[in-house]
Amino acid sequence: MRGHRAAGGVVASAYGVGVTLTAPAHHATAAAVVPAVALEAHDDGYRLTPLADDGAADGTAERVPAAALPERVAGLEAAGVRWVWDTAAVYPALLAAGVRVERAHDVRLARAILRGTTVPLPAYANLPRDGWDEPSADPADGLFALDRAAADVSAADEHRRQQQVVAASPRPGALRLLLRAESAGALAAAEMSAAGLPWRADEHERILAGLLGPRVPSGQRPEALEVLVAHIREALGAPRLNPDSPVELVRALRAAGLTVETTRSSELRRLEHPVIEPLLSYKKLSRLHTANGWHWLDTWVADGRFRPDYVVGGVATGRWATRGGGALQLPKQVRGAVVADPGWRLVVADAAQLEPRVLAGLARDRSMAEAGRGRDLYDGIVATGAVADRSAAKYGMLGALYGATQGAGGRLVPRLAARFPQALGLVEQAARAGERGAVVGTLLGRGSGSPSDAWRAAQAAASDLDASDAVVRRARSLSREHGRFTRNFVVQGTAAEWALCWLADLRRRLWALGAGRLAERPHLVYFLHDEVLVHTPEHLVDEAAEAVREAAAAAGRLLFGDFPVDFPLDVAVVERYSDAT
DNA sequence: CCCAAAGGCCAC
DNA sequence: AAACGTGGCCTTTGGG
Repeated sequence: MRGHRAAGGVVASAYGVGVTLTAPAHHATAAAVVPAVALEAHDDGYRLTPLADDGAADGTAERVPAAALPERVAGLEAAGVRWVWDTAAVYPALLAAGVRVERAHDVRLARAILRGTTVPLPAYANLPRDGWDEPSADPADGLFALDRAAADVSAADEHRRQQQVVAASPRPGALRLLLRAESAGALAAAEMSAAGLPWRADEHERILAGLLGPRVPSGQRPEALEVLVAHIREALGAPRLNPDSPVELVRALRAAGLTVETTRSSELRRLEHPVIEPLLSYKKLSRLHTANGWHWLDTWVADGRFRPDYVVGGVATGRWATRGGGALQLPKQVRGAVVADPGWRLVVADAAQLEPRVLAGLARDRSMAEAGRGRDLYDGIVATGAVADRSAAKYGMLGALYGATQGAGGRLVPRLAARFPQALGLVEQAARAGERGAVVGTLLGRGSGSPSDAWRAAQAAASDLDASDAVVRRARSLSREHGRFTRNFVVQGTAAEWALCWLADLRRRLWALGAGRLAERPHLVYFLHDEVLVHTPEHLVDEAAEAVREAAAAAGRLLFGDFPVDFPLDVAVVERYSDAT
């Protein structure tokens, strides 16, 4: 096993792959000297608890009726306060009342991170489960989750405990940064839901009518799909075929003499037959109709806004998930409906080749960082002579990040490994750790979690001398599968940390650009892993675009210090989302 | 009637 | 192009 050398020292497996023993100095952030106030539901209203510097409640808790909360919070906020709370449970109501806050510590999200971190936290190891381990409040459930948490341990007490275990840990700087970024992300998520993504229902209707025909009642096939179904049935000689049924469809394809294993478009595309073209068109349009058609529009768009419900930290790697509306899978087909308000513009920015760049920083691979300096990273890899063209560089890198063994991607990985041993070695090491069942960590210490009991049982069964071939094969397959997960985890998870830092810095910069309420200033309206949309008054587009770039550079410095890895953005200022590349 | 798995496809 | 990571959500299908 090749050690991963970094500024701080050599990696130790107990700390997770890619994590240095001594925290790099640039993670040693100074604690903000801002008074903290814990806020949580209490009886019919809320309880506000001022916290001393050491996190202890100072004994002057205040009870505030729900109706009076926004005004009280706004008053304290004006004086400068860090809120200690469950953002998803409390902040939406404040935003609805027009109150935006600058800083928060999300006790529930912090609990989840500290539960799973690869940084040793002895004092947290045997903590019994309580309400803070429960998932975020579903908006439909009101304050139920918050009440549950409050019944166990107060936000003030849990916050104090979190501060103490972090301070006593070997990597307080990294963990503080991670918790700050996660908490700021929670603020940004609530703010984006409140502001909503500008969505023109009339434009969406126009797109649907152009592709599907006139609107039809739900449960009915639009005209364009009816026509395609007729062609498909005719071409297959199957007058009653339902093309939405994979079972019926594969049977009909075989009856027509086509050798198919599945009905996947990628498989069908390789075949020559009159049914293929109408069938592929049908699949594409049927997907649009069912996933983002009129029903979706009626359900998810109101008052010219689509309001996704983001689930911060909803993915094991630290990426966000969403609940309802499929907000992270908006097909390119309908992005023409995302249109800035009159007099406003959209700044669309995405981080170019984010994951390989993050890997370069994580592994402190100077060759890979150099390949991406001031240019497209994949072009830079081609320039080293490692591979023939950009496409090979891209699929080879993605193959390395995903654990490809077959196909073009898999074949290219060894060439990249020879050229960039540091970077490729790190993901390889993460994969080996995962195959053994070890926990790996991101740069800031988010942990990948232990494999399930079933996984361990399968490995144990395979180690038995009498184990059958099938049992051994199954265990190896599960082992490699988990290795692919941990391989990807270290990179995807650290990329998510970069994106959180970007978002956190950006929301503050945007706020400072304007005046008035959140929706009157340049503000975030959408976030998609490595991409943001900012809605901004036209006269501030240049400042907003600059803020997006400066925030990206700041995120790079925050995570990687002076290690020379670039995080360039593709930035477009447009009226319509579909006009950005 | 509800529910979960399977097949499929959308995003990164 | 393929099938190699993270997800959500749609329809079909088959079970209770």
